Amino acid sequence: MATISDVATRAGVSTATVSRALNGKSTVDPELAARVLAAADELGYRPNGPARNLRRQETAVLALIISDVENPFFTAISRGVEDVAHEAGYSVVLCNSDDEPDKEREYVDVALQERVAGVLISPAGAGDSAEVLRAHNTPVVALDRRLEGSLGDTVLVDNQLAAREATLHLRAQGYRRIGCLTGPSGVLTADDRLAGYHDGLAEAGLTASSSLERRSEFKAAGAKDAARSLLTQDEPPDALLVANNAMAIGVLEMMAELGLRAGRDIGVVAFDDAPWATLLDPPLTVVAQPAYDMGSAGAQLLLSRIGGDHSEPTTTTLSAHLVGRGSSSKG
Amino acid sequence: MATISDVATRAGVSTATVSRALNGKSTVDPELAARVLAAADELGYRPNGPARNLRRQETAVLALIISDVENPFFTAISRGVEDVAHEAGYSVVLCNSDDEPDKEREYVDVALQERVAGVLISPAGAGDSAEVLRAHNTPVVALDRRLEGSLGDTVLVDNQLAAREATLHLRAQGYRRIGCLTGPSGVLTADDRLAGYHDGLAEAGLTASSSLERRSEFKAAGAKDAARSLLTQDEPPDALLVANNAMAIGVLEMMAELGLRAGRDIGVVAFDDAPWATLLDPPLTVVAQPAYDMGSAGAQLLLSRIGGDHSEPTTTTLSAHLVGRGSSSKG
DNA sequence: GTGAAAGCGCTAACAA
DNA sequence: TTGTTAGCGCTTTCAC
Repeated sequence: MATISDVATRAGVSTATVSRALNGKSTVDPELAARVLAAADELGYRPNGPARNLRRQETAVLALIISDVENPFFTAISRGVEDVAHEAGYSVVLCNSDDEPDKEREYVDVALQERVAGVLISPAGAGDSAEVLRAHNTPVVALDRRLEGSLGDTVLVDNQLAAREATLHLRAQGYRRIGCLTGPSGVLTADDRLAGYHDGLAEAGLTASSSLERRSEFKAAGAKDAARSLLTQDEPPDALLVANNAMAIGVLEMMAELGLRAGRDIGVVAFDDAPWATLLDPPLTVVAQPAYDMGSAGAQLLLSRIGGDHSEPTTTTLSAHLVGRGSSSKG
Repeated sequence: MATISDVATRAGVSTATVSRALNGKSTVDPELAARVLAAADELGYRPNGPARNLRRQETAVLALIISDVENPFFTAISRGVEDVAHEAGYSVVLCNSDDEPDKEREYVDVALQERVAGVLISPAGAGDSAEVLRAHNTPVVALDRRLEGSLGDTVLVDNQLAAREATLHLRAQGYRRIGCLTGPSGVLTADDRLAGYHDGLAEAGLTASSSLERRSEFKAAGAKDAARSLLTQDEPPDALLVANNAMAIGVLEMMAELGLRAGRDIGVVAFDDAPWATLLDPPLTVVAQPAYDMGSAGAQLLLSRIGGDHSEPTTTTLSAHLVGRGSSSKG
């Protein structure tokens, strides 16, 4: 592949001039610049990225470490990140941690090796993997979940408030034994949603009971089992707050198996909106999260850190909103 | 950040020995190796990726250029790619072309600059952007769609066969005016599915009619409009073959608006399975595509090209299978 | 405005 | 087995 000196030779100038002409840094004689451009074009020249990165001691690459590309919530985040990054001339490397701390560490190592300019991460469970990034002066932004310590900017959704609101909504719709199915203990979003549910119960004058609460992975399969145990007990709940979209699928599957209809038999509200939510009968009431905005806000914060902003780490809290549909209405 | 010579100094050896000890290439005295490892650990040393890549003239990175991370079909592909790549020690950079040739070119340029080891691409419309890759000796594998010319290995699904099968299935279920809603003209998958639909009609002894066919983007919004025009004409179809998942959402939305029930009023089969397909009433009959397998097969092919396999480009055709559910049954 | 030359951090001959 | 050294391709002083 053609190098900068091939271009220089062909244009009859020095490599320095080629570099200057191609990067538009310093001013170059228009005629020479034209010759350089022509030569580069004829040779199909592409600057060697690794060489440039080595010399410049920086790369225009961000790493985005999420738990699962197949989760629409995270793909929406990644869109937000990518749009902002792309706009600023940065590329984004997407990494799936599968919520496993080991895999997360591995990707953090890769990010460090490749000297990415910054990292956006939705940390898996007990993750101190961000510390090593900070130790090497790589800016980090946490998305959706908090980092241990306050090592970088954080962008969160106010899950607790949203869960409280959803619970009150169910109460207002006439449900009285409201249950909750949330994610694994120790995962911030799961715990916050449960806490908000408790807030809502208290405010509605309902008493919490562990028999109305279950935890499972943020996946359909686990949620289905949990829903069975919840719904087949002696005094089952008459409504359910479900902590994510995939879990909602498991819950609805189980309800179908048990012959229970959403809304009429069991009120249902789930986190995360989805294009198919309106196709269900009845349509699914959801808590819509601003996933795209989380991504774009996080990317913006990261870019400004990369740009040299050394002020105190910030926490941005975005709010989710309830979208009422038939699954939370008895009528 | 610590460099290889920091490690060398600390361990009291040369940089060459550090390199050898860390890469396990040549054999190093165990005692020295231990000293090197210790020194590297103490300094938190991470090899400088760009420097290594520059020196080695190669990177362990693949680029995957798809049209949309938010499309579950492509995320499944990306999982397949990533699992295989990761296993082999490669990283994957995901790029969204949004099916725009310009954006696709841009990413191809980036891939070239960064000297990625190879590229997997699901080419947008009329894409010659792969040619430039071949011109620079970067291996390319086409996924889901064919490349102009035969520039690299190709992994496809037999869409035509699958569409034919789906059409015959609808006929067997008693539908007689079967319509088809496919993607943009010029997109291989869209055209193949339409062709397969024609095959099926012919085989079932039904006559094709342009009044039963529509095209739109592979998105819900366009499909919804197309469905309206299809279903509100004088002699509307009594069944519909829909060319992808997102479009199916648009179609089902329109059917709901028109008060049409899937199965009983209009038989529906859509490409791409989805976890929510079984939650619909009636559940959606789909053509399930082996997306994960496409990704993993493509990655395997690419890796073997990177490894120096210069044999003739191959075409791998995977088959999709029909999953019959209630939306294609009158009962 | 332009060129010569140094050097980013690493690996791979080549010597010892 | 180990060290010395050259050089990957680029950008950036520093002279001119």
